[in-house]
Amino acid sequence: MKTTEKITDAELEIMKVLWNRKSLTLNEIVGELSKEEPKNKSTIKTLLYRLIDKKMVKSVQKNKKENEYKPLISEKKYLKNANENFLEKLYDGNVDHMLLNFVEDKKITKEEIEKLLKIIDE
Amino acid sequence: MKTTEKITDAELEIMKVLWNRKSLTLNEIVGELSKEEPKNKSTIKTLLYRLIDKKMVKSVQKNKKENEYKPLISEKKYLKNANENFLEKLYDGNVDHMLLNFVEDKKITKEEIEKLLKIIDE
DNA sequence: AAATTTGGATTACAGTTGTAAACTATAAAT
DNA sequence: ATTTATAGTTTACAACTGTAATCCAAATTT
Repeated sequence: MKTTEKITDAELEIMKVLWNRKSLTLNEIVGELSKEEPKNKSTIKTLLYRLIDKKMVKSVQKNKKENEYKPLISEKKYLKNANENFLEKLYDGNVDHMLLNFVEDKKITKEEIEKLLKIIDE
Repeated sequence: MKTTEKITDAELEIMKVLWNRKSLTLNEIVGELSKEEPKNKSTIKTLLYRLIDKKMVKSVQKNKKENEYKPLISEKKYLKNANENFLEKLYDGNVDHMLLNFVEDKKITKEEIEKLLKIIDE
């Protein structure tokens, strides 16, 4: 089961805006990411290039001056992989153990679980 | 909420054996870690030293020749922190979203949820 | 047409991480 | 007492990461 190529934390922030909006120019990405605190455009360029190298993002000419960047991997697929890695690394793949910890830390409440049960019985 | 100092993947493997056995000498650690595939003792030494630097492990003289290494942070506390980081980084802290993904990926089944409900009603 | 701006592309650089060798002092063996 | 082995400690080094500057070529402005 080939592991999806690793995305670093900083790169992930880029992917998140691409997943949200499907396709964006550099400036749009910078704009999105700078909503909280302004981000350096040069840094974002680098991250974008690294994602392109990793085949996570593709770059398509949009107009004379700008390219558009599009995610090549879906958020779902990425999350699936990340979930598995997390579970394996911290809980040796034991979901029960993981859930129990979340419940103990009050991250998961009874209400949440019941809600989940309902959804499963869809 | 000061974040617990970061433990890297390789360091985590060391912590895991310490958490399991409470206190071990270098050779015992190497032994534990080498059950699957042999590990380089020198590498393990480095990781141990880094953990000591980070105040995650302390070193106590055991006998004339050897020290004993003990975890300074509990597994529970580490996991709590790691859970929070994971949740925040990938799901913006939204547990429901996370759970739903695990369910979709068949990582969590209905049985598991019902088991969990029982435990909560302890 | 020349100057300026700007996105795309490359290069830089320090800190972290995985991996391991080198060095040192002392316990154990001879 | 001398040699040898080894735990403890320090140093090394390349790949990866976060951050950003520099370079280049084309579009836009003057």
